[in-house]
Amino acid sequence: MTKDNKSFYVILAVVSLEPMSGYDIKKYIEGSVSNFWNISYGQIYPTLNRLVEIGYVTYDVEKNGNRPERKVYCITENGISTLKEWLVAPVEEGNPYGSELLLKLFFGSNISIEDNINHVIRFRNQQSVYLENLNSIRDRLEAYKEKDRNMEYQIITVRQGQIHAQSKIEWCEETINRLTEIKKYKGVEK
Amino acid sequence: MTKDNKSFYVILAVVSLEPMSGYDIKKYIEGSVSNFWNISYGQIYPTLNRLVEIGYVTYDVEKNGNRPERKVYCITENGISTLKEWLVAPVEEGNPYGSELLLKLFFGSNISIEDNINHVIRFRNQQSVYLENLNSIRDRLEAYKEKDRNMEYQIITVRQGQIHAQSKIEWCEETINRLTEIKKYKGVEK
DNA sequence: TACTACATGTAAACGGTTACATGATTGC
DNA sequence: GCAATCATGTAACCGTTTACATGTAGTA
Repeated sequence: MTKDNKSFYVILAVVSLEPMSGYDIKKYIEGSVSNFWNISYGQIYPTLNRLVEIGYVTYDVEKNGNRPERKVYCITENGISTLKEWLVAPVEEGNPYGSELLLKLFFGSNISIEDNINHVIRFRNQQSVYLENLNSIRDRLEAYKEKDRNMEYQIITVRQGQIHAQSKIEWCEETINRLTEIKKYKGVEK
Repeated sequence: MTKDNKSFYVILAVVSLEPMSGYDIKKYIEGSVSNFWNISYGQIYPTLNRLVEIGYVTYDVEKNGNRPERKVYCITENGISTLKEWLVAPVEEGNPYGSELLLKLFFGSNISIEDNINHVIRFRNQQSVYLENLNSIRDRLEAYKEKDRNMEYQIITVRQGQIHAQSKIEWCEETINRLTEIKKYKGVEK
């Protein structure tokens, strides 16, 4: 509930795709965003109850003869607007791995392409600053290397950060291009 | 205590560098591994107490006149051997970000270069399998793209995974070279 | 026969952060 | 005078995982 509980919004976003049970939500997440996000039943079921309480989702009980009952959850208007609010809200800084950005992009078709592009631009800028920081750290370590051989182990981890940040920036550029392409296409379509 | 509590081992590893207080440990972590690992006092102080109980560290109270007292912790023989055991133990799979590997490498000078190289080789192999998996997922999505335009958002997140995995593999290659270089140098030295 | 898939849920434990309490010293 | 640094610690809370409980249906 605490404003930046990602699992809360992920569940809401998955249910928004189509009415689903808790079991289905787990399956869906495993087959889509599990690359950068995961969830357990211990989170799903209590969260669904909370979502019902707040009025972001409703549910119908589906009785399938002698097979177990399913509670099929469906997002409400209220739920949709809350989801969109979260999707457009800027990604909190200091999320190095960027999983929040990826989650928002995965469900990006719910908001405008511009909003998605802005997320990526912001992230790229953060990464640039971060990379420059690592560059200077590396230079410093490299200078000390002659005095202390064990510095190599430190350099290894800093190099990981550099390569990592560089690859993220590359991905950002590609993604921005990809999204602006869609924007052009959508423009022609209408 | 639960065998794979990383913070527990990080604190132990930092204290192994030189006798330090809880406050120093925090400072040290902020200035070194904070790139991929962080910690709060709420973890440090209780963990230090536990480390004393188990006998992995001891401490002396340092009185500096009217400045606050410092508890300076020092690793024991028992602590050192436990730390080394952790450092050589293979990194648990399914750690996508690889922070455990980075931690072990950062403190890699405590164990043999071969052990460090093996960690990296194992990680690289895991990443290769993972990358091939993502490649086939992407091919599948790309095929569906013509039918469903929103597939682009899914492709974006998969692309991130691909680029990410590729960069990790590159870093692994570089790191393996770096470490084998040190190995050669050490060989000549002796 | 045994395992997997379907299906919902809870309780305990764990790892971690945040906020609080306390108080001296140093530098702007 | 105020903020930052030094220094230790606790309690509450949060998000998450794991283990458990319960039971049916289909498949190897």
